[in-house]
Formats: sequence, C-alpha cells, structure tokens
Amino acid sequence: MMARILITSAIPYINGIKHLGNLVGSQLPADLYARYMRARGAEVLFLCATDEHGTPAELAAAKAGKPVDQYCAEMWAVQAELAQGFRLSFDHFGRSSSPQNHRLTQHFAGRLADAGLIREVSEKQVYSNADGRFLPDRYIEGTCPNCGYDKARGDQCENCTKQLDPTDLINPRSAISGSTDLEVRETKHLYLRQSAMRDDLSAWIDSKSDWPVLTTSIAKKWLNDGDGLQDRGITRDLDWGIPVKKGDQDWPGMEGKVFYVWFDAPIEYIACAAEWVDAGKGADWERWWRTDKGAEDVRYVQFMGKDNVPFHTLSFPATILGSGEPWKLVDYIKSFNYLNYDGGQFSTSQGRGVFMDQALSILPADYWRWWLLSHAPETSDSEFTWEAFQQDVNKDLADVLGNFVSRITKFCRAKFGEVVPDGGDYGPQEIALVADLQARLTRYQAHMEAIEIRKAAAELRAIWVVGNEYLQSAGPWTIYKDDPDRAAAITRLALNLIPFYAGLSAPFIPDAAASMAGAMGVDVAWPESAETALSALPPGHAFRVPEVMFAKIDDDTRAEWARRFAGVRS
RNA sequence: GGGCCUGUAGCUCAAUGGUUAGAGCAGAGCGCUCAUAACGCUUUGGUUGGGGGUUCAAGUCCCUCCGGGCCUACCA
Repeated sequence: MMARILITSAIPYINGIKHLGNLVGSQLPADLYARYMRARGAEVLFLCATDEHGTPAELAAAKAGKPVDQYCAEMWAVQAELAQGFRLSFDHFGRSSSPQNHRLTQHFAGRLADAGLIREVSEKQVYSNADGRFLPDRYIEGTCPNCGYDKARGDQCENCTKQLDPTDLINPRSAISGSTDLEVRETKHLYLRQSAMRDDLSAWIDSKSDWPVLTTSIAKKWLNDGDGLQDRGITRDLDWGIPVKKGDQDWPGMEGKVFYVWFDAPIEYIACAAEWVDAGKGADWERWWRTDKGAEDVRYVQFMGKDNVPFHTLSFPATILGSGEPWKLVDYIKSFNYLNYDGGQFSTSQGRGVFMDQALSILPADYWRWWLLSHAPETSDSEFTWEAFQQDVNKDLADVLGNFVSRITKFCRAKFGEVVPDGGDYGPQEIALVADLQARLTRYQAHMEAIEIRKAAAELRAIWVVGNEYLQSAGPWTIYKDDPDRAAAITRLALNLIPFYAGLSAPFIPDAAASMAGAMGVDVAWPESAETALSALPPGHAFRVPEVMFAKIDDDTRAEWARRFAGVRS
C-alpha cells in the first residue's frame, strides 16, 4: 500500500522577506523530505502558507502606508514567488487570513468552549491613546527599575535580563510612537485551558521517544516548569485577525476582538488543505486530516525552527485534542537550531544577513539549497560564512559533480560521438562499483527516511565521488588506444551514472538534476537499484553534452558579495 | 535566577559505553591528462574545554568549574 505523508513547514510571518536562516529552519528541509518521499512513490501533501495576523503585521502595513489586507496580499505574492524561486514544491501555499481558516478557527474555538476548555479573563493591559491600540508588553519601553537602562522593554530588560511587567517601567512610553500617553485599561480575553490538558499532553509527549531531543526537551520544560503548563490567552484587541466567534455564533462580550495569531496560525495547516481543494488542486482534504475520514494511515511530519516548538508540541495539540474531534495529530516533529551569519545572528528586524530575494539575485537556487541543506543546523547552531560557502559549493557542485558530468560526456563525444557507445563487457571493476553504489544508495535512503539531512548530504556527495574514482582507476582514455571496446564499456557505465545521479540528487538540487537527466534524454527518476540503473541507457542512446552546470565562484566575486551583504538592509 | 542544548584536527562536522577517536575542506607530496587548473592516491594534523569520579573499558555516564547558544509563556 502506498505510503501517505502529510508535510507542513512552519508558516513564515508576513512582515517581510525571509532570510536564509528562516529558509533552512523549516521550508527547505520540508521540501527536501517532500521531494524524496514523492520520488519514492509516496502520496504526499506538502503545505505551507503565510502567517498574516498579529501586531507586527499591522505595524509593517502602517509603515508601508498600506491597508493591512492589501499589504498582506502583496507580501503573500512576493513570498510565493520567492518560494517558487527556491523550488519549494508546496502543493499549496495558503494564507492564514483565508476564509477557510476563519471558519475553522472559529469552529475550533466553539468546540473548545463547548468542552469547557475556554475561560474568560478580565485583565488590565496598557493602552496607548496616541497609537489607538493596546500594546503588547514588548512594545512598551521605559527605564529599568533594576539597572536604570533606558530602553528596557515591558517584558524584559535586555541590559540586565530581569523579567519585568510593563507597570514596573519608569517613564513608560510606546515603542511604536514614543508617546507617553499610556493608560491601563480593563479588557476581557479568552484563555485556552491548557492546564486542564496537561496530563494528556504529557503522556502524548512521553510516547514520542523517537523525536529529536530538541523537540521533546522544550515541550517537557513547558509542561513541568514551575506550576506546570499555563493557560494561554487566545484573543487580542486588534482590528486585523479572525473575529472571535463560537463556531458561527457571536460570542457575547467579545465583540471587536480577534483570535491571537498563534491560535489561528497552526489551524491554517488544516485550512490550507481546504484551500488546496478550493483552488482546484485536490479533491478531498479531510482524508488527510480526519482520522474518521481516511487519514488514519497518514503520517504527519512537521518542520520548524526551535522557537516554534512550544506551539506545535503543546498549544496546537491542545486545540486538536480539546476539540474532541478526530483530527490528525502530528507524528513526527523535526526541529532546527539557528543558522548564524558571519559571527552573529541573521535578523529580519535588523536586516542583517542574506535574504531570499538577494540570494536568488546572485546565484541559482541549487547553490543555496545544497549549501544550506548540507549544513542544516540539526544538532546545534551552524554558521554561514562567504568563504565556507564559496569553498563548499565550488568543490562539491562544480568540481565533484559538475566536472564529472563534463569530463565523461566530453570524452565520449570525442571518441564515440554523442551516443552511448556499444561494445565491450563489464568486468570485476564494474561489479565492485555496482556493489559499492548499492550499499551507498541503501545508506542514503535510510538517512533520508530518518530526515538526517547532513548525513544524507554527505552520503550523496560520496556517491558523486565514486564516479570520479571509477573513471580514474578505469582510465578509459588510456585503454582506448589498445582496446576501444573496453573503453566503450567503461564509458557506457560512466554515462549511466549521470541519470543515476540525477535521480538521487533531485531532492537537493532539482534544477541541476533536471538538466542532467535532460542532457541524457531521460526523465528524472529514483533508481530501483544501482544495478538496474546502471544499464538504463542502452548502446546507441543519444545524448548531448550539457552546458557547465555549476560555474565556480571566484575570489573577487565572493569578496564583493561579502562586502555587499555586510551591513544591514535598509 | 531557572531549564535545555553545545564544546572533538586550522575550519565544518562524525563516532548503540567496546580495536589505534574518524570524514570532508584547507595544508603537504605523488600520480593522471578525459574534464570547469578539474580528478585520483598518499599524507601532516587531536591531552575529545579544565578537574574529579563510576566502570574491565569513558568523547560517550555522574559531579564540578569554564566558554558558546537557545528558551523562559503578551514578538511570532
């Protein structure tokens, strides 16, 4: 029976173009896994979307001088185009502001309320008259009562790290406008009673012994810290968002309020599947999401950066479990640490690092995909430097893989023409080669299935190296002088490595894989086995010598990029 | 303050408690001449952050100290 895999990437926030750290922390590895699973014949639904609600989205729109809905629509289009540029193979790229998500979010809230898992809390929050809005704690600045730092935020002082309440600040002001015209107002909000589900969530997390430590340790910390899992506010006093409703009914006392972005964002994973159907791309989204409607055999895998783990291990499962309905729960969470940039952090707010649009403006997607995935921050934070990037892509892509394709196709053209040569037999060397490649193929598949990305990349690279080793030891250019038939056999086998490599490399570098296969006149396909794959191109099969697949990055260019991207983006 | 992760060759990273701690890159030497001056082979390089402990056996487990990072619930 065909495996069915549901894959979601953490949904990128709407307020700007994402940097390479964001990309490698969720969307790119999710795409790698989706491409691999499709290649292996699984039925895959791979979903992503933009996360469009919350205070930063409203502020970004205001800064751009646009209505927030228009701003979000425009930024969605920008992000969708960049996703395509990086060859992210989403089956659908949705929006958390979609009507489908409005309905589902309100539906879940209604179910949770019926189950007694929502409580109303009246609380005091800081309101800025000048800004005309309530201010989240960290949007209030003032002088730290502990250390005297004058840019302390309402949640914490960055200077002395002390945790604060906004009311602790001396001379508080709005971080948005600088206005000191603040007042404390009474406001009513809904809280999700996560505390009531603590034991269920804890048991569920404990059952996930195969999850990355990073994932489970963060979840357990939240479950067990202090008084245990706390209830979480799920509404806000904002204009932009999903109106608070109980299913399709009004919610008395909650008029004019919206659900908190992190309540509705993960529900978009589900709504996105409905969008996928409504966009005419699929027929039945519930068979992916409802275990009573066909999803019982679905394996659901989520990808995210470590900052997103609490929401995916606790809040979202609490929403799903609390609904009392048979929604699909996540089976595996792959979480990532951060990619740093030249000794510091990538930062969207500070404009530090390389952003997706900039990256594509200087190099094709495959360069970035290969480098980022082969250095994915799986066990700890990892570091991007221009020197390492240049060295690694030149060596791996241009010298090892690209040059292999170049040397054998050009050799064949010179001696036999642009067709797979006939004649000669395979001998012990070829038998050993096939055995070696088969062992490596098996290991590579195991790493990909386990989502061990760096190990998979290392094995793939080793598979590329095998081609060069074989050519060096077989030496068809020497043998050709005395025994052209034997040289033909060697050349035939080496040419067969190209479609083999194309199939295996496609999840990492899809464009290069397509051009390799195209040059050889075949489709990209996952090999059944090393043995069958290495006799796929019959004698007489025409091919063409491909263009240089990966131009090398020279030192001057690298230095220029390092300078250009050293500062902050305006 | 608390919790978690992390520290291994110049760099990036591997090593179910079990031979002499391994790869890639960078460096050195040799070879090859088909190829994008590419490729192959050989090789240099380690008190596994420091100290203590458990064990027949510790990079791995425990304690402690030092360094780096993340999270800490109203950014998302």
